[in-house]
Amino acid sequence: MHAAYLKPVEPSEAAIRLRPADRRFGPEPIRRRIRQGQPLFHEGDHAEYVYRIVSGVVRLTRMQQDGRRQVISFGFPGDLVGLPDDDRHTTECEAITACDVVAHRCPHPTGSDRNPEMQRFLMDAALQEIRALQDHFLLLGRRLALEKTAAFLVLLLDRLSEPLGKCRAIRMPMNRTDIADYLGLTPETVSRSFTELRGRRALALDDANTVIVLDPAQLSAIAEGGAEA
Amino acid sequence: MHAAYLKPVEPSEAAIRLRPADRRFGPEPIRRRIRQGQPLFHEGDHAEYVYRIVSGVVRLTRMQQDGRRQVISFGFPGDLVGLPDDDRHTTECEAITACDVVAHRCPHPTGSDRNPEMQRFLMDAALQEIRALQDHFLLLGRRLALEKTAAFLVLLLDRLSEPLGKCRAIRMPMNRTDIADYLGLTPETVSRSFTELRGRRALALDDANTVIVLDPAQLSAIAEGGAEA
DNA sequence: GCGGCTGGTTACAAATTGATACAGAGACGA
DNA sequence: TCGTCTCTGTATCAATTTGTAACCAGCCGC
Repeated sequence: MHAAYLKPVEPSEAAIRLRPADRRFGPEPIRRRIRQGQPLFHEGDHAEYVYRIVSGVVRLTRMQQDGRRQVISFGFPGDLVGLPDDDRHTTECEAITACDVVAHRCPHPTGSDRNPEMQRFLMDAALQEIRALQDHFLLLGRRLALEKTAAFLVLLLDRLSEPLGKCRAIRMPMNRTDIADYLGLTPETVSRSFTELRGRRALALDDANTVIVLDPAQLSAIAEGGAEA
Repeated sequence: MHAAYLKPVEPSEAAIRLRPADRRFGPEPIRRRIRQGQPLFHEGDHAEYVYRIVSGVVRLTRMQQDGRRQVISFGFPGDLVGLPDDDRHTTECEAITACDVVAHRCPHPTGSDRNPEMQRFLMDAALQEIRALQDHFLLLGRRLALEKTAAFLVLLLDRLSEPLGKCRAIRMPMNRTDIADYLGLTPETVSRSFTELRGRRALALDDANTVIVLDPAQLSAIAEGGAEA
């Protein structure tokens, strides 16, 4: 099978443009293009900017002392990443595709800078972030690897899918190890889960990174605990 | 063994008092006493207040459609709980001990209310909450049940322990099911992990809810991946 | 005191996941 | 075009966790 019939994952048409909300406060938002594999910031860095993802996908991770890695979240277009705590970034952040971002200077979000628009903007983003992290807990807390994987795909279906004939297709920019570290599994188990979902005709794999969702209802059912069926 | 030698878990001496930060903004903080087992709010409730825990412990949970429950976090004295998203609470919140709380009216934290002190206060709390949730991910992502359990106890040691002779003791207000739903395990596995930690002389169980930490260094080592030793 | 109820612990079997090894596909540069 | 490298998929085996059930202790009401 080939991916030739699918649109490219790079949203090349999505011009780099400021959202209305990005114009409202200063000093001056800075557009940046990040190449694939390049870091936006590191854990512990002084937090000079927060970033809105315009196009592309970033990966937010925390490292353990023993070398294990936890993927905290993925940043998709529209997301704001890099909210600091105590003026420092709390995660690593790396572009897993080429990205266009808008960098907003972030002068002490809890400090004396009294730009109400900026405050409201950051607060809004923080509260949404909290809810998103809580949602991620429901993912990690699921029992079976198959349920976690299905729930992850339901998430991607919402954020990152494109129509393809009567179905929807997901071009996944993250590799199996990223998914495993996001779900608390090993890459092998993720691979097994994809194979199982393909066997159940819930999806097809056009290539390793291209999921065609054949039966979204079944996928949701598995994600919500009906894996034994 | 008996718990007679330990101080009571209810901090009866800790008078209900406003923290300095609680005085700075209005309209008027309201002191409330919550009885054990009573809810502070439910998921989806209109978020009228945020609550600072003065004494006692609350449990924040999200329910799944299939009836499974995820414990998102526990609220200990000093914590602020109830930050809304889109003006609604995003979790259930229940007092697992009797609690004293200070309720702050929370008029549209992202809205037009322009109380800078309140804004800063909420922003600070939100950023700390994000970091705490990220820390929880590292807990859930750990491989072994023994590591998760040890890491959980290290957390409690920091937030909820009292001196007891040369050691420290933890009076745990949550039951095994709460811990299991927090760590993504079953209650049986949590119980087995406690037994294993007792067998390694890392801790003693004065009763089921009273942990005496005998070897905090070993506990930390297990929590950080040295479970096989 | 008795019986039921709840929560915790333990034992054993079953299921799931992790570890290890290896083969195949694709990307990349020489 | 050929190696080499990385990533993915698969198989096998070992380790861990879960499910199930039983048992125990404490608590409460009768």
